[in-house]
Amino acid sequence: MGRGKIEIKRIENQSNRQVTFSKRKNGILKKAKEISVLCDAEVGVVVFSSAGKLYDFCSPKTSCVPYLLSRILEKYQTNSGKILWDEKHKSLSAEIDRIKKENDNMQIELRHLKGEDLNSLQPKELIMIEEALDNGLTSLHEKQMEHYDRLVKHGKMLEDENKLLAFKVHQHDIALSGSMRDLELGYHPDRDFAAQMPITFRVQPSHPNLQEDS
Amino acid sequence: MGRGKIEIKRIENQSNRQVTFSKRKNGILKKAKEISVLCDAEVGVVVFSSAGKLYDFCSPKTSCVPYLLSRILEKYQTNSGKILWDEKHKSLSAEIDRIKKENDNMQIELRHLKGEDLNSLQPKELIMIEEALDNGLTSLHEKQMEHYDRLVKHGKMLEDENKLLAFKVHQHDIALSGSMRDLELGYHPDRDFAAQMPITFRVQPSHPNLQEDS
DNA sequence: ACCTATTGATAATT
DNA sequence: TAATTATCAATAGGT
Repeated sequence: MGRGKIEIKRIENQSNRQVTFSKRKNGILKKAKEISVLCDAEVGVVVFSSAGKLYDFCSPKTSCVPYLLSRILEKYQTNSGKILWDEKHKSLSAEIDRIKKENDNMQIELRHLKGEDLNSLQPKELIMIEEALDNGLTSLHEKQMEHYDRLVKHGKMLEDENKLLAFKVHQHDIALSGSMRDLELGYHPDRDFAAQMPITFRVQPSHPNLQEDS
Repeated sequence: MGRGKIEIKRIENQSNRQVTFSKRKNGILKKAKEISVLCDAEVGVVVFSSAGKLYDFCSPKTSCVPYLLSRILEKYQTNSGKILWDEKHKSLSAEIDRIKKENDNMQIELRHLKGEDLNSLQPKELIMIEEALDNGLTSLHEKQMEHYDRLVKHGKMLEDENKLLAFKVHQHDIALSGSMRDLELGYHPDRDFAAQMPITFRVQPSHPNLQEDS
């Protein structure tokens, strides 16, 4: 179908080959579309240029796809399709093994730190674990100390605030009774306010910024 | 290209449709084969008749098959086909996730036992860790005590054995000098062997069955 | 299935 | 590259 008949064998001229590929590729894709419409058929076409570019066509209906797939997989079982799948499967399995091993090691370490399964260990290994435990306890105690200090500080502040509030209540009581006395005797209560307040009451009422919410 | 032009739309006549499908299907497969030969291209074609029969072509280099499949699956976005393919490594991925999570938890626990990352913990949690560490240390110290006892016992046995050997060497010396005297004076050395041996030397030389090889 | 008129595809050329 | 066109290939409809 052209200016001359051609033999079906590889076109050696690179340029001609490229042109022919482009034309025939379009032709196939067009025909695939046509048959899918005319005959209500499921068609899939994939064409790779020698440069590696992909062109494809797929008919829009999906009903037969699973069957199509199983057939294709069956047919090309021995080839790259299966191999690709196997590779993925293999890499996943390898990762599982790796993580499981990591897991086991950590589990052993954990049990050792908890004082379990010590029978198989050498005295030197026991000493190393002891050191780890000692270090852990040291850090832990530091942290507990911080918590303790913070609680104590917080408690002190609350105490101070309590005292201040108690003092204010006290003052209020005095003011009240003073007013009552004033009503009776004409006495003015504000004359020596500061002198009545103990030094420990002279703090700012404030709340420490605690990090905890428990 | 026939006795008359036809419109590209579904052929309603079942028989005509079947005939056209057969003809065009052969045409497409032929063209696919031709382009693969002429242009050295990778081509995959799958055609499903409305009766569900599959016809396909794939160029001899089959590396395109996985792409073909994935492209088809991608386009169809249908469940069944893709699920079949994915199901297996979905379960693998799930297992990986599960183990990774387990891993993370253990890692956190380990770090806590080693006194790291304690800032986020509450005082009560710190106390629980402290208890775990204390328990660990207790078990560890018991085990170390066992080792110590065994070493001491072993040392004692070695000492005893040493004494026995030393005594024997001593005896040997005496016997030697005795023999020499006998040569001179006719004296017999074996007359009171047991009386010369201190009570502490009368032990069985033996080696404890130590488990260690260090 | 086969036949063949006719259309469609495309190889060579521009 | 893209368009043209002469030629061959595919195939629609009839047998």
